[in-house]
Amino acid sequence: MPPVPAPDLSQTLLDEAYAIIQSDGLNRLSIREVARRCGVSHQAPYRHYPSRDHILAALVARLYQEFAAALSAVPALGNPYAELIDMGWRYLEYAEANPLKYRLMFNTALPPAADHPAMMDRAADAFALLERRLAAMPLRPSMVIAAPDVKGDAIFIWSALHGLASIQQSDAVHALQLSQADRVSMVDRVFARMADAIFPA
Amino acid sequence: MPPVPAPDLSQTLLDEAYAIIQSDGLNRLSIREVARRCGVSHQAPYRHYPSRDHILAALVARLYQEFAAALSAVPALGNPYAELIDMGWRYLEYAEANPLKYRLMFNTALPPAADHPAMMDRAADAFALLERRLAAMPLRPSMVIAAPDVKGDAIFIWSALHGLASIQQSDAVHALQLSQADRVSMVDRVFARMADAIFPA
DNA sequence: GGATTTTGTTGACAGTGTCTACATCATGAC
DNA sequence: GTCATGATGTAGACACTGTCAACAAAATCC
Repeated sequence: MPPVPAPDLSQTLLDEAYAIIQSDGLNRLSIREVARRCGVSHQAPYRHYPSRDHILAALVARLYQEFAAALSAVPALGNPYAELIDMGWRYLEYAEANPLKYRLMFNTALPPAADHPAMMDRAADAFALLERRLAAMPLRPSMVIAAPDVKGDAIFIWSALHGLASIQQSDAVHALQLSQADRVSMVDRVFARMADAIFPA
Repeated sequence: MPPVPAPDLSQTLLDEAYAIIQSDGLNRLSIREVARRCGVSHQAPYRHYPSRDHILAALVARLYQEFAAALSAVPALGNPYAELIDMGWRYLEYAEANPLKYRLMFNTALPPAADHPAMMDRAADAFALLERRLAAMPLRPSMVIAAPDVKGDAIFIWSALHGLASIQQSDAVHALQLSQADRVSMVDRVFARMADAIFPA
């Protein structure tokens, strides 16, 4: 019999932590409950993470990696514009299909970032994807004359996508009683503005 | 001597709750600490709020009111366009001047909105301000022919502002090492897109 | 006045994060 | 082989938390 790979408690802890958040909410997340679901003592998690916040930070870092993977799974369409728009759709689709994960990354009370540099590194990786894709874009003439501002464009796009995703998820959407058609046209509108900003009319 | 107005413990609790979040962070917020700082027993808060989450929800509702007041303090410039831009600046200025409050409203793990309708009502009030201001706008010709979509425009603007404010505050800005000049031009860029979307070129 | 509601207090309970001390167990030097 | 060493898991303790129940005082209403 081949040796069974080690159960790798450090990853199982993150799996169970996410399961708890999913079923009982973030404020019910506790080290002891995670340990209980993993079938270990209440102190075992401390061998892998120095505090409760570090478990959460590690989970969020893993979510950023998954998110980045979803964004970068763009087929090579041969058309930079189409590829950018495709990435935008993936962004919004991911946020809509995984509202809890999206909120955990962007909309939740994260532990202080300064204390968890690895978490922010994974976040920066996700942003770098967008920036790289933009850098590969053909520039419109006015931008060649003026200084091209890839970073500024990336922030504009990220800002629009993030704002849109956040609002789509927020309960404000229910309060505003937007129909499904409203929500779709909302996306179209923002995408059109995005395109106008980057490409000549 | 005029009668001293009642200390109004219910409001003092919120004051102290905010002070705790400010000094020690959100996860250090506890009913008992709030009570301690107010000089009352650990059960007194329960006479005013049925749970810890209700205190937080009441605090957030009060923040929304303050935010709406900051937004609506726009002088009558007689120029709807200028007034809208002014409101946008106030939005970003508020978010930059009060990052903690902004995060508490939009970027934090709020108690489930369904359990705290009053909190969401105050949020909807703030959004309605923007919507009303847009409704007062002169429409551009193409919009008169097509159906005007005030709500869609409001969401676009809100989305762009919120995305921008979130990113400005997020630690990602530090990770990206944006200069102050970058941040200012970032705002200009988004405002220009906003204006393009609402007004004819 | 007296009854009743509001507001606050004290005590208790289970659950939590995290510290310290101890047990197990693989690994590698000798 | 033996044995020290580090990694991993366990058990117990402490102060702290949210919240329930029972009680006291004070404001309010008839």
